[in-house]
Amino acid sequence: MARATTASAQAWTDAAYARFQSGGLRAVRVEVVGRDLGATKGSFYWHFGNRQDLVAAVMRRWEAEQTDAVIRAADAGGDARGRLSALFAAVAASAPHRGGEARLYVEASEEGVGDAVLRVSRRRIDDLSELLVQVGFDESEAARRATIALAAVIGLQQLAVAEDSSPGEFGGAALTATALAMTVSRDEPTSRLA
Amino acid sequence: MARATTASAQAWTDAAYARFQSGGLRAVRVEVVGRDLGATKGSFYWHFGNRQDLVAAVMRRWEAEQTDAVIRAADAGGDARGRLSALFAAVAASAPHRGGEARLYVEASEEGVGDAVLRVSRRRIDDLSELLVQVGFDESEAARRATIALAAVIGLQQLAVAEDSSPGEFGGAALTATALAMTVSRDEPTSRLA
DNA sequence: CATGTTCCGTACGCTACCGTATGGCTCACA
DNA sequence: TGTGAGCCATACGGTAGCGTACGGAACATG
Repeated sequence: MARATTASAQAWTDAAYARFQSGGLRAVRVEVVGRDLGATKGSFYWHFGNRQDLVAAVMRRWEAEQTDAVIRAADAGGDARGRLSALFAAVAASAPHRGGEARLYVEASEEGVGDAVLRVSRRRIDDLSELLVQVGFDESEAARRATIALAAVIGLQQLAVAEDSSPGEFGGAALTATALAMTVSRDEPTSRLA
Repeated sequence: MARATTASAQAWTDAAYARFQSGGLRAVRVEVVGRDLGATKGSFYWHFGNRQDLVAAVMRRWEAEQTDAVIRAADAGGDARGRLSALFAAVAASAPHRGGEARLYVEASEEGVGDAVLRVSRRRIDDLSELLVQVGFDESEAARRATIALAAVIGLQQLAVAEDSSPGEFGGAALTATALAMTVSRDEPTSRLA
């Protein structure tokens, strides 16, 4: 049986995923992951064809986890507004654990896995969009607002990474609340001030 | 006169900046920039101490240009609302030319130039924040909204990069208009739907 | 014309990667 | 017990970077 999913292949993927989470795809180096594992390239190239296969495995796992997370977020009971605030809170809470994802948008195209990133992004937009429709926005406005909201989350990640893991000027709960408010609020009819 | 700013040093910085604009700091490689220039490392290491010096020069230039851009944007006449929409439109229009900046947030910490990125980010937030105050928000709310708005712009850049320079699902004018609306709109008093 | 300074090309060493070749260990099983 | 398959370590070749050593060209200037 050639190159089945043996325990070792799984171990390689696990270790690679750990590297990815902290340093992005760029940190998924076969010799480095091998050292984490106490193994050498001899093992790696028996289980995988090349580094791209490992990166692809990492991305499959990432996509699956993100999909699961979305499903769990949608499972949270309550009305649409409650689900919205729960979703924003969950995103804010999980921000520190997504250092790898911050690097993903740029790396995706270079590593040839841009499609997975786009699928996950569109899925996130679609799910958020659906909630916004339930709150009263029409489809296209909801889609636009969902896109902007996702972009805001991604941008905050970027700023946090640039800050280099300091306390977190860009990670507070107040920002999350503001982002939610901006996402669900409509223009007020009478504009104050010119 | 040791290592003055000769024409060649300027040429190295120019060529490095061009590389940065298209491929980020990661694309600023001594030998590659040298090839662009028809020169070799012998020249480089006469004018610069090491690669970090070149990266620092690129960042100085980037920071100066961004500051200039902010000043020009503020110069645009009109009331606060007009300046806001002009600002959003200008940002959207310049998006295609900022492929290097998209990579900057992640690279900044790795290359040790995170401070420049943070200065520019804070400056952008401050300027936008001031406009939002003029439109009627209190200081802290304006600051939060400005942060989210900047994050949204950054996030759209990230999504566009992940898309790998395809037509541009994340670059339309409709999104820009929505982002502006979300930034300046307050909660409507009566919430429709539960 | 001699000499020193400025500037730069070439050659080298070093590290970190990827991928390949090859030999050898271990275990199932005939 | 012998043998083949599965698994892996070691060693090697190759590329892309950074930084250094060194020699030499060009030019000014005494």
